[in-house]
Amino acid sequence: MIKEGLSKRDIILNSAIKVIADKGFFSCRTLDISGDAGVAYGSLYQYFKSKEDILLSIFRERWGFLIKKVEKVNKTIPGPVDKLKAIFDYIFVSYELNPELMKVMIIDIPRVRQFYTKEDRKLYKSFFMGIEDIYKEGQDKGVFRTDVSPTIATFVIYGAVDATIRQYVYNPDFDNKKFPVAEASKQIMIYLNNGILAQKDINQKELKSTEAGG
Amino acid sequence: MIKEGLSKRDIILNSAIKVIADKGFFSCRTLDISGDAGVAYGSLYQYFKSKEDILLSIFRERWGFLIKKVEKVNKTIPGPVDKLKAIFDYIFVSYELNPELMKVMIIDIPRVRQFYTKEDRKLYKSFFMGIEDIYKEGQDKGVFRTDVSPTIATFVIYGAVDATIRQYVYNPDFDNKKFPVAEASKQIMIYLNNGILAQKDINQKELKSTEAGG
Amino acid sequence: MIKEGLSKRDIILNSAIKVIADKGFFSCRTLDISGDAGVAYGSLYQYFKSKEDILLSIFRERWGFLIKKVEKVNKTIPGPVDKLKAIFDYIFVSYELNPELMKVMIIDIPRVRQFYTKEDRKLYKSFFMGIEDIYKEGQDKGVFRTDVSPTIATFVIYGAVDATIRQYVYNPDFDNKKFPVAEASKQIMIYLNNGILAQKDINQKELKSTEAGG
Amino acid sequence: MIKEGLSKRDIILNSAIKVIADKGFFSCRTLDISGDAGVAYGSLYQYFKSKEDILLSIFRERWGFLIKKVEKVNKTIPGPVDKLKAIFDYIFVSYELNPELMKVMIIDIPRVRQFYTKEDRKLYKSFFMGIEDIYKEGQDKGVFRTDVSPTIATFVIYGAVDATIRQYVYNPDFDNKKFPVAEASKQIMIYLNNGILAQKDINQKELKSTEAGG
DNA sequence: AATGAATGAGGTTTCATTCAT
DNA sequence: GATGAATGAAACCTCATTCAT
Repeated sequence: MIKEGLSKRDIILNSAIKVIADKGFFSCRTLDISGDAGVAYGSLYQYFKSKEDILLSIFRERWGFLIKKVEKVNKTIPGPVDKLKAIFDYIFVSYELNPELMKVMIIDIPRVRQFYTKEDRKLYKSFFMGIEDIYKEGQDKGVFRTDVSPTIATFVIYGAVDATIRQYVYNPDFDNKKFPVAEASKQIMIYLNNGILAQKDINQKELKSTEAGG
Repeated sequence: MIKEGLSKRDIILNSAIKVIADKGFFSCRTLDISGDAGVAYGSLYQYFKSKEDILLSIFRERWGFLIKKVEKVNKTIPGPVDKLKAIFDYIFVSYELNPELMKVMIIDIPRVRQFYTKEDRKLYKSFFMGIEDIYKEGQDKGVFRTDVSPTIATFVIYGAVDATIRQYVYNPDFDNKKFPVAEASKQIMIYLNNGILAQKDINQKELKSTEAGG
Repeated sequence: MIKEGLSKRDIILNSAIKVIADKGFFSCRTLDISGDAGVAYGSLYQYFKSKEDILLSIFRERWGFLIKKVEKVNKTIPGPVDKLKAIFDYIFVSYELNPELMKVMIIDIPRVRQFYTKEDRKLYKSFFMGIEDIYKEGQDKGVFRTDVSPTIATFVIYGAVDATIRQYVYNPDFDNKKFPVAEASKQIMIYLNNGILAQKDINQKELKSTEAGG
Repeated sequence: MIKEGLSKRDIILNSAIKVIADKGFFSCRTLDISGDAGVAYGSLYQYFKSKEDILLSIFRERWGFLIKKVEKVNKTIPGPVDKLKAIFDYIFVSYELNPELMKVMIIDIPRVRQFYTKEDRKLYKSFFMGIEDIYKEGQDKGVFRTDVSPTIATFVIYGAVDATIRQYVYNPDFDNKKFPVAEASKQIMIYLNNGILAQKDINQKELKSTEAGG
């Protein structure tokens, strides 16, 4: 599907996202990509070294947006709670805008061997480091709990988003009308912030009785 | 690697787990599996219809353990909090005992098209349903919060485990000495139970200022 | 399908005829044969050297009937015209009794490479030689035309039978209700006879005698 | 064996005819075909969907010649006797020019399962229908006998040609010096004609006029 | 730069045959 | 003799990549 105003390279990359999201990286053929892009097979190799290079290019060029978002959020938004919420919303909104890209990012890229180069790992990690930094900031400010390591916390946060988005992508039984993206995002945020336990009430009671007794 | 006391079918299945965990389903060859199992390629096809059938058999036969664990936990352990913890521990211990199986379960199986049959999905789902039931029980007993849907809660819980285990599996930068499985499991539990927010302190402050202002 | 009173060898051979007739020699598997016969795969190799040996055994043991029929006909039936008719009828009746055997004989056997051994060719040929001999006898007796070589005549005769039977076997459009075997046989005979007979002479004689008698 | 002036597709098809004629469809490998054609195996699959598709393409594209010949004969040649003779000669000459093609047509194509599609059967039949029409025309004109159905007559005619050509192709004992193609063709014609022709009447007329003139 | 026919390594799978039980 | 699990050669076909045009 050729679109005006995009470089041929980007046209190919967009088609690759579409096709890989649909069939998976290993099950899709370069022919499918060139076909969808409306270019000759050979053209793929004018812009990319190999099939894997296409996938990695998707990562390198699109993952950056996330990193930048995290950076921007870090600068412009004050509290760590709101920072996390902003990133969260960004991811979910990104999914709504381009579910295929998110699918490729979440499902396909981390499963390709060649992805695990130093360079790519560094880029990949820097997203997680961004979240970790926010968490640390929260700990320093006394807002986030200190008995959970920022590393683990990051994976819990990331895992929550990842697993949920994967339902939209893969789970035909998932009721995405009952859980529009915004609703899911909101509930996850509540959960992550407050935990599973119906604490507040409990805590308040506890606190009161404690104070009363103190 | 032939082991005494196992059926040839199980020998093949174990080798498949090992090889698929190592190279990934699409990148490994049937020859690799038969080679590791110490049998002729032909033998694979005496026990399995195809390469995909091997993968799906891994799922069908091993995912059942998880389901059974969840069922058993439901029966034998009283409170929902402890139930979740038991399942958690089981998954992490399972991972320690057989990280390759967990890797295949988490990474490879959900990527294969044929996996998405009614039958398989049902089996897959029943694990999540089990967790969901525990969460519902917790809500009914007033232990778990009611402003997060059990469905979403389940994905948050599952995602936390999944993402963390994936670090052990894939992330060469992940410091698994600093986070032995037991430690990771414990911290995740804390997080999921109590949330990210250093609530107690916050609550105390809030309460105090509230009380002070009241 | 095991039948009492038959040797295991014959059971296998009968199943082979059935299965080969159905799928063709190359497309059927030894497994199909042993399965139909109700014996273990291995048993095939107790009685036959190879898959091809089974096919050739069918030929060697069943083609003999035809040879014997030709021999018997030669001895017991007087005129060449009636001899040919007797063989003809025998072939068509044989087809009706055991179309699968005829199918294998006509279609499969002549197409297997190893069939072309001296031994087998000799056996194969002896049927045609039998027909050729009848034709020669007819020529000597002035009943069959002399401007067609017995060799060619034999192929015309054989070809007529072969092509017609093949319609029953293969041609789904062939109307075998309109042409029951007996009817087809009769018409072919008429056709062949009235070419086979040295009519002019006969006619001339007939005409003369008729005219003489008129 | 690459030949100039032919499309690669035709080069492959010609090699396929050669190789299949030599080894038989089931016993030849795609590698043999590509090897003979002097192209890479992969190229076979640029032009044909599968090995079977190659065989069927031979049929579809070459059987048409026969059909066209029959049609042309029907238009340009007046009497039914001469029409049959013309087709006859064409088949035998075709055999002389390209015995391998005839072999594949007669031996291999009717053995392949996929051949039996509506489309292919229709094409296959249309050759026989052409002969049948000629026979009917002969009957209407009082030249061919009416006590043999055109359907059966067609198979006798076809069988005669088929069985004879098969001798050239398969029978190492067949003396093709004693029976050059032209001679075989002539004799078969004589044989078939003198069955095909409603001779008695003709002969009687001829005889009468001859006698009258004598 | 663009094309797409050509390439051929390499994959999965089949199945005739063997052989230990 | 009977069995059927085990074997592995060999087949077909795919598809990422090249390269002449």
